[in-house]
Amino acid sequence: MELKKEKDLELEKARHSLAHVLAKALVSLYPDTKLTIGPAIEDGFYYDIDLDHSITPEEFDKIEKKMKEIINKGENFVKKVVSREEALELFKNNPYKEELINDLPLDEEVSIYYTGDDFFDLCRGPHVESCRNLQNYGFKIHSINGAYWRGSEKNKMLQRVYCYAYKTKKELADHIAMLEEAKKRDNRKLGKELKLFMISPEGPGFPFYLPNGMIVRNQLIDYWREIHREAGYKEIMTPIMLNRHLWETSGHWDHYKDNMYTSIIDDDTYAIKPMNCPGGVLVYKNEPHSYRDLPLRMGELGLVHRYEKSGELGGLLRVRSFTQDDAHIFMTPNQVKDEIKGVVDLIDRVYKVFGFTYHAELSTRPENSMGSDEDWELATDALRQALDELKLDYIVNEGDGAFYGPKIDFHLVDAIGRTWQCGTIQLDFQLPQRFELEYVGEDGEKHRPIMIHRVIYGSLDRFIGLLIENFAGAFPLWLAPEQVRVLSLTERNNDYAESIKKQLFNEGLRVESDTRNEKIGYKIREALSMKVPYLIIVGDEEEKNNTISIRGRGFENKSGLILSDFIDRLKNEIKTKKI
RNA sequence: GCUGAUGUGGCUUAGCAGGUAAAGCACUGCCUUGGUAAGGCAGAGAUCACGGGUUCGAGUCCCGUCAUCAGCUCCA
Repeated sequence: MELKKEKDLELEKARHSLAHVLAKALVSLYPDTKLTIGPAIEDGFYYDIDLDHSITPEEFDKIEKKMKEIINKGENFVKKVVSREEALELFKNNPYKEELINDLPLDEEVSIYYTGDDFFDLCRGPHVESCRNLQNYGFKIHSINGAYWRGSEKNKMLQRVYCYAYKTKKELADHIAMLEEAKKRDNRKLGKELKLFMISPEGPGFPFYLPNGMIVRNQLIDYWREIHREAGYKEIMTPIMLNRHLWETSGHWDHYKDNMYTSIIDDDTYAIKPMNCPGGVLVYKNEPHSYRDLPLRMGELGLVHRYEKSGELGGLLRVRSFTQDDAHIFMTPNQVKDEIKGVVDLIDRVYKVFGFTYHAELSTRPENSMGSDEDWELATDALRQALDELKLDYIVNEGDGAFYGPKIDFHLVDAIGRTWQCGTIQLDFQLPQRFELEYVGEDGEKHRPIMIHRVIYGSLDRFIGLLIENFAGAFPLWLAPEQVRVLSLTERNNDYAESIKKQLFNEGLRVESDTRNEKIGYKIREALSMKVPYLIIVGDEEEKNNTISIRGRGFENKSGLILSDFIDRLKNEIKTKKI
């Protein structure tokens, strides 16, 4: 079902009214301020202004104080409908407002809102009645950033003042506390602390995987291979560089050559692959196909490189080289819907294993796209039908599809609530045409297959980044880099500790021992801060009775356990991928 | 790429009227052999991101470069 976002209208109205209060404060403090727009957003509101003076965070207090002054005056918000000409006259010194007025549909009334006699702003409303209605609200200016006028990098960059706003001061405090808490799970911070990955200035956006991160990554890959084998996929690997001719044929050269890394070999230009699909297509073309081969599902863990602008990089969530858990499915037209459903189902299953909640988005035909209207309509309908038949909720992004076809994206949320595209299913009528792919049908004639591009994790790198944040670094046992640590109480118990480690190791568990000359509290502290799921603690007592004591997440101490029982328990927990 | 901020030993940070670097953790050694989140002592470790400039003197001021962070733009 197509979703429309639900809104708390009262809160939104108040936030927008507070944006006017902010505007009034800014104009009174900085008379040269040119106001543009100031909408309510997820956690408050912002106002974009054009002002030569760069506002600094030190000035936030002053602005907030001014806002409080304005609110405490208790002035009313008063609407006044004006003619287009009057409006243009009122805002004749503000080219932004003039542009907005001129862009209003001719049949729409133009209105301004007064806040007191000395301030008005172009606005369709609605607003709260009076500033008195805002007195209980908690708000806090939290950042000042650049933002392009009307969201286009061709336009002037304005200053955007961001402000949190909630119905009560308590709700505001809670929100701020939540963000503070969220910072602790940041993939960059935990990646460093838990020694999962690093990014070096020698390669901005090109992540290095450290031994711990490599274990998580390989576990994800093992799981991926297992479920894809079950779902009837074959796995291939295609070259990291291919010549320019290929990228011209695929259309990527035209659309993305500025974002591709190239090199010259024997006088021919080669590009490092930014996508795996042309490689997959060449594999398909390597031999003739019968309708009996279809659907043909070919997976590839493909390392791709894309030039992302420097300001767009961030931890593992936005990088310049990443591994897509890609697959291309070649099929007949009447297999399309089932294949899409199969993939959606696979994504849903996988995300549940990690305890992720997600939302889906359907993106339709963009402006600079290839292909006929009929193909696009057909492809978009197929995706929509699959979503509807699976009763999955989704939002629609008009014009947001890939240049070769519409897509369904699956988005996950990071620690501070930003959403990231991970899984995606893209229908493609273009590549099969451009590469003249064929199969022989039941009728003995040649037909053109339809192609799906799809990823489940999206990029392993981004997915790992989100996993780190989702679990706050405390991975479930099957993913944990170190699953068990054996701690000896005194040096007398070191041999016993080592023998236990050996037995766990021989059972295939990832186990380490800590036999250093340190107090047990110290060793425990260190193991817990590294988020090791299970600790085994052995002293004279355990050694005498040939038992172990354990400590894990959610419980402090269980003693007198038999090692083999514990091993069974661990194996079961790993097998079921318990979270 | 754009706007703004930041950049001090492995990590987290202090030092900001400019006078040649401070602490905790981690590390090494010694003492301690201790039952569930930090035992004690000692030691080693930094050309203060890089390159210029101002100054008798720069981690501290100015300019440039690089990187990081937030947001914008972009994301096949």
